[in-house]
Amino acid sequence: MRTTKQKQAIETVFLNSDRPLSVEEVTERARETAPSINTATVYRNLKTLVDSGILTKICSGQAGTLYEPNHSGHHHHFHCRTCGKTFDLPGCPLSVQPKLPEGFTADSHELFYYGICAECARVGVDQRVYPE
Amino acid sequence: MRTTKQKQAIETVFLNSDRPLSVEEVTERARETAPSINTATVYRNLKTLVDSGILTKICSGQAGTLYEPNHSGHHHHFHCRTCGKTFDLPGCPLSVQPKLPEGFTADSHELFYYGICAECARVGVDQRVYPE
DNA sequence: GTGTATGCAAAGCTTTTGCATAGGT
DNA sequence: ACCTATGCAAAAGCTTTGCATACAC
Repeated sequence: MRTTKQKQAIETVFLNSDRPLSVEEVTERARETAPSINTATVYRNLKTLVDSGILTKICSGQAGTLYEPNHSGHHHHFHCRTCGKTFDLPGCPLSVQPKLPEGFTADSHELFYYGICAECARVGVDQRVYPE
Repeated sequence: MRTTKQKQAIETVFLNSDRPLSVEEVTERARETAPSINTATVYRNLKTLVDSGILTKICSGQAGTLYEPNHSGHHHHFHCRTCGKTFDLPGCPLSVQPKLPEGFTADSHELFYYGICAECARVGVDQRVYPE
């Protein structure tokens, strides 16, 4: 595995982010360091990083597909309907062994909250739907 | 809004299903009644039914995009990694007011469990990944 | 007869893949 | 010098849209 400017740019993007990012966000931010970086390269690197356990891919109906570092432990997410950003929530409100129908066994779960984040509530731009 | 064979076929599909269905499943089953039905028609009708509150669209990273009748009340879903089917789970293990960071307000949430369903556990086809 | 819903085909998006080559080792 | 990772372009899903026409009313 070779050290390229593109690969380093992508890793830096995640080091400098405190929330999960979309492919588009990753590409935009990576271009600040590696201006020529191509979408295909971003996808290829994200896939490699997920396969090697460095990143995790998360997905919800409203938040879409996002990537985040895998080191943060078990936690869940909050998607703001106003600014469209997704945030990490510390901890997990669920018991390890949920009540499931007879014979069903769960080994993992994914939980998304939807609502308004602190920043959007403060600014009061209720009418705004998604960034800028 | 006109009553067409295609529209009725789609509604019947959901009346006869006990679990959320993918667009592909809806199309296949609707063709049993309306053989000529087209994918575009399926999408258009699903959109209309969702907009009018009859269906709900759900989505997760592993289960993909699914539709189900909206009358079932608040509940969550279980996705079987072996057969690929998604099932309804009765009830909700979460409190209405979760602990969120200062200033955040949630109005809804979405929860997916992942694991093995009763049927797949019984049959023991652990190696199988997705139907048939 | 009028006008909406459908089928078909084309086009949008997002993501993946083939291939030549730039660049890391 | 070798060979991997990149850029570009094409292609492969999935979903939406334009347009002529079938068909519900």
